[in-house]
Amino acid sequence: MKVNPCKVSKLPTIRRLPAYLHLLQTLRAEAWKFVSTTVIAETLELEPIQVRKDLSLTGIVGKPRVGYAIPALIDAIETYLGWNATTEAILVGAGHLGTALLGYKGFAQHGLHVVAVFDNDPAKVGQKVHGLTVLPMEQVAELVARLQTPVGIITVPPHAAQEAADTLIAAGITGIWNFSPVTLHVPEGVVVQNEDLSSGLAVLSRKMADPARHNHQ
Amino acid sequence: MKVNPCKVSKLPTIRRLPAYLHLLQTLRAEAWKFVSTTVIAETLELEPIQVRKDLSLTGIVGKPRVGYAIPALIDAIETYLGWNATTEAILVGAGHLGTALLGYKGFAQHGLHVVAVFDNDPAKVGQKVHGLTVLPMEQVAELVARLQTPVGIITVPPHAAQEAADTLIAAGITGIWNFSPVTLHVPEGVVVQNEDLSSGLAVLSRKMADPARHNHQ
DNA sequence: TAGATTGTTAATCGATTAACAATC
DNA sequence: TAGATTGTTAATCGATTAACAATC
Repeated sequence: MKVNPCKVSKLPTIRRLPAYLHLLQTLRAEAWKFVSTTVIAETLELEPIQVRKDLSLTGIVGKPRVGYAIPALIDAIETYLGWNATTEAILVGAGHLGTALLGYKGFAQHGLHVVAVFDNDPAKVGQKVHGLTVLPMEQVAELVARLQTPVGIITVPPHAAQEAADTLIAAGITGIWNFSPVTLHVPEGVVVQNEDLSSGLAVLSRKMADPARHNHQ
Repeated sequence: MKVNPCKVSKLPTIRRLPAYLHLLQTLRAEAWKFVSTTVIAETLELEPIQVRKDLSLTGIVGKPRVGYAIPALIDAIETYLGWNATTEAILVGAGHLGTALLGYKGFAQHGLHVVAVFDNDPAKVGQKVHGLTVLPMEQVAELVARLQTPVGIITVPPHAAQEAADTLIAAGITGIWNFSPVTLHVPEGVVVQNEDLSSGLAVLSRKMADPARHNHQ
């Protein structure tokens, strides 16, 4: 029995917003001024009505017969997602995935700025990864307290994930982006977003196994 | 107006199966023999009834008062996902993310085996990445034809994604795991699974912006 | 046996889609 | 103006949750 006090979810819509944003930025770069949901839907293989419903969540209004002003729409989505301000984050786990995420330029576009990397492997501590020196886990508390970093990214092996989360939360982190395949148990007020790649692989595997190949992306 | 010929989706369930699998493997390593949906639900922060509905998709049946036999359940999920057989894949785009995915040991557990890496950057061609030599894109066709590789992983920059997909499809690839933030246009019969990280970041951003912090993972 | 647990059938909830009036 | 497009209200669809009989 789960009591959901306020029913603001709209999760599927939120997941689609970055795709709209990316397309709009491409169109803006091509000097487009307006775009209709018909065009957006065709490009992203969605239904026009769904695009309109999605965009309305950001509060934007369009012009009948013309569509939406692209710069205003970009601004509305970025504001809604909070991506026009910088959010500082720390990353825990300087393995392959952690290193890749650090090197990924795309995050900056979404306002995410990784300011420090931690690992509890002495062999990794002190090494440079994409311009950042790997710090020992003992320094998490001091750094988060000093910089008031809100977000922690967890890219450690599964067995170390809960402990990493505990350390982050104790230090004052309130949002965790969890790339490990374990469910983190966190106190109220701490937000967790799971990004386990095996979910996606499971979907791909099933779609391919299905004799009737429908390519609903 | 979209006509869906057969309505086999169950996507949310399929997304959760890897989490069940991971937990079950942990329990098995701890010498557990049986597990109830009550225990699974508590660990994964789900509802017992949802766990039962999900597991029933794989065809497994449990024993009242006892739960499910762990080895049989693991086997049922792996079979359902096709993860007990090896699937060969090639990867296009030897950048940060591509390199990280190659180094990620987890895929082997899910039966995914990357047999070749491609890139159209001459500076990258010929270099070794996690034991594989980066090949030029011109060799995709020959290799896929020879090895009959079913899956292609796309980790190229956005502007190169559609062309990469076209090359893969022309070579005979029928499943694409797309890590770029663009919607790939593919012919019928080709399956695409999008794995754009910015969707997850969008959800995290909104959850954190929300004054009422509900941590529904 | 008693009672925990499964699995089915029905109810609820939320997301998607359809219909259509309003707009420029 | 005519007609493409928006945005609202209603209908449909699928997923989650609830109720409860069956089981060992």
